[in-house]
Amino acid sequence: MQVERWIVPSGPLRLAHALLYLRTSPSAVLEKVTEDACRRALRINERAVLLQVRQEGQGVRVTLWGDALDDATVAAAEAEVRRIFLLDEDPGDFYREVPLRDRVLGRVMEDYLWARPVLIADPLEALMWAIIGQQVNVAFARKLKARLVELCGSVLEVDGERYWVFPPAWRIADLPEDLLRGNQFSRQKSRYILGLARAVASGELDLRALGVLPVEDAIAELVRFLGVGRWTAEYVLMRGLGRPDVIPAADLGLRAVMGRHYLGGRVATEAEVREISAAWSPWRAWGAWLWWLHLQVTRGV
DNA sequence: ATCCAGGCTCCTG
DNA sequence: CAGGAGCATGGA
Repeated sequence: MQVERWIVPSGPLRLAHALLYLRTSPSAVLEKVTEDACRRALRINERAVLLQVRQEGQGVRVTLWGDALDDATVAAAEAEVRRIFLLDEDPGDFYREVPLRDRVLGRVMEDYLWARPVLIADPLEALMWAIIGQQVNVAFARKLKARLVELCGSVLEVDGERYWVFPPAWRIADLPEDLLRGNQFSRQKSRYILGLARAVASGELDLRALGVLPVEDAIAELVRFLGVGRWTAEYVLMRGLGRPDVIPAADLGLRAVMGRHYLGGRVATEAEVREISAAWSPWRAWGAWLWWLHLQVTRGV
């Protein structure tokens, strides 16, 4: 069964930049991105749904595939697309104001005009990715993420194509630690992943609830859990929950790319990233995302 | 080989 | 409470 929906976003839209980000992002393991569209499967209302987004004119054409797509599921899927691609945010103010405050970022923004950050589709997925990505190179992190999905995720098949669905927390929590260890997860990563998956599955950690807390409170809540430091908390708030004014300032990629552009080549410190990014408020996550996009596209040049 | 990677915890002084 | 060692596993 296939259903189509049409979404009119707030403000100007340039979905191509989001697709470019997804094509080059190490975290985008489950997305299948073509020239002008992106597909991925998502669990919505307890069932697997394949979503495709494509820009048509100034709107987004959403196509859904799945069994028994009732109205509620279709509506929920549409809401997910709006959330993931920030379609209810108007990028206008960001692109008008920030270049006046930061000419360096302003120049980069010209290359990606009207780009909106793309979220990692599932907040749990963002958390798991952040843990997996700690202190390992992103190529390897990508491998680990794919393996986690293959160990306990499910597959949705549409027109002969297979799409992985990211597992719910309880499925991750049920993984034997030895299985993770045997799949190149370090002992500490295995423990962090299992501990966090259990916390989410039991309700002790409610990720979506962090979306409405004051940022510092949300960070404080997250770092209570073993394996979650400030970088991870900020990363999850930004990439998983779409908080617009958080920046993982300790991020090595950010420190490197910002050091190149603001500091003559040396790697910026976390404090320097915080100082520079203060000018982007209240859109610090947007600025960070653009630098990541630029970093990915230029592959570090 | 050697260095380092989209950090975190724990232990010093 | 700032700083650093130790960590665990692959890539380049």
